[in-house]
Amino acid sequence: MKVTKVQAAENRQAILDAAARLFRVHGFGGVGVAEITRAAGFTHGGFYRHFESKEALAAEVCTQSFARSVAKLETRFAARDGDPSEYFHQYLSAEHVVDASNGCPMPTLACDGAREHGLVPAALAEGIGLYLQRLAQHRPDGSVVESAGMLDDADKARAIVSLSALVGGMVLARATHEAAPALSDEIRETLERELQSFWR
Amino acid sequence: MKVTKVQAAENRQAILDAAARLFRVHGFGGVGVAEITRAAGFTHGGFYRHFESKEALAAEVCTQSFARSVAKLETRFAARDGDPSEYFHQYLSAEHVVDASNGCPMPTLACDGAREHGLVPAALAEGIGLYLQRLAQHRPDGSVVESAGMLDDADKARAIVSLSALVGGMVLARATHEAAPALSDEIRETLERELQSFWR
DNA sequence: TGTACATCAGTGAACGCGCGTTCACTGATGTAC
DNA sequence: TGTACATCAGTGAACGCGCGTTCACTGATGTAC
Repeated sequence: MKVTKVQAAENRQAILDAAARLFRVHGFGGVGVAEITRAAGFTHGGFYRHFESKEALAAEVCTQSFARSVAKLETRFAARDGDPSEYFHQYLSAEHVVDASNGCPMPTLACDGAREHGLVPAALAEGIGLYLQRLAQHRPDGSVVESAGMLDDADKARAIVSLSALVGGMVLARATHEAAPALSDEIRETLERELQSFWR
Repeated sequence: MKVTKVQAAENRQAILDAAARLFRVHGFGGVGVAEITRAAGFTHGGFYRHFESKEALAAEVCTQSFARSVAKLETRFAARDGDPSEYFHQYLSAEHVVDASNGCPMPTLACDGAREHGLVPAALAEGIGLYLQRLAQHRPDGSVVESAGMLDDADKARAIVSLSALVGGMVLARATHEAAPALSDEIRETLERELQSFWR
């Protein structure tokens, strides 16, 4: 049962979307090709008409996830006219701790991907570089640096420190969420407050 | 072939040590019971004389790893009379990026464990709470707060921000190490510099 | 535009493999006498 | 202290299961005429 080219492209994207969700929640190794294709509404046999391997899928998921994540970053800075408060608030929300399925790819995919070799870390490095650059372009005064070439050391340092704290904070808040929810909340709330004042 | 009680205890610890190494490098799901026992010098059949399940082993690995990690933290602060510079330098070293096998459990075990339920996140929450508390007891002036009850909000906030940045920085530095080593180094070096000045 | 046929997205069975766990067995240890 | 025996750490085969990947097949799509 062949399918129109448009439909096939939509189905391929459905597999990518299902994988993006499942990989974040269960890790690359924690979910199989069969489960992914089933979640997308298909059987596993057709998977290899769309992707060369599970690894190739994982790499493409990383690329797409970072592209969306960067778009989200821009939306949230734009929501407060360049002020980072909405960005920090959303990133460090209780919802983001509980539901990784549509969250930042760094505390999930990048953690797993740090152990991989080949396509996945290549996609991650690209994504992380882009994300850091875009974050660096937002200055505490609300202005946006036009091009990456105009970034100074303080911009880059601010982005690295902020993103590291957000990613690490999310890892720690998630790891403590089940057994020590009060600590998990304290980590989130403290980080939001401290990052706000760091950006003054 | 039974073995002396002392020998059996040593063998059990050898399994824990091998698992601590392998789980950090490959993740909980990325290494099997057979590989762990083989690395410890045994066959897999005897594993269940020492541990109730792979999950129970993982939880005990987490507990031991955090205990050792806290000890390391104290040693490094002590190395510079309470100054954090040696601690930051070691944590953010190129060696720590390349070799996770004996490194901090948070960018490895806590990342994996955030997806688990039961014994593992319980052990992680305990370990993270202890680690944060001990870190908070070290003040920028080099003094050490005697008891956890005497910590003020600034101490707790400093520990949360610093640890989050270290953990997130290690995740990002590892994820970019293979495909973008210059970015990986920039993340490490920037964070070390910024954390030093944050502790002034 | 209508027809004949090649293409190929999707199906479902099958492959070899490694997983966590169980179990009958071995033989040195530790203990009861 | 010496002996007989129960204990149990460690072995290696076996279990059912799910993994990533392959493949013959189906039948609607897209194309050549």
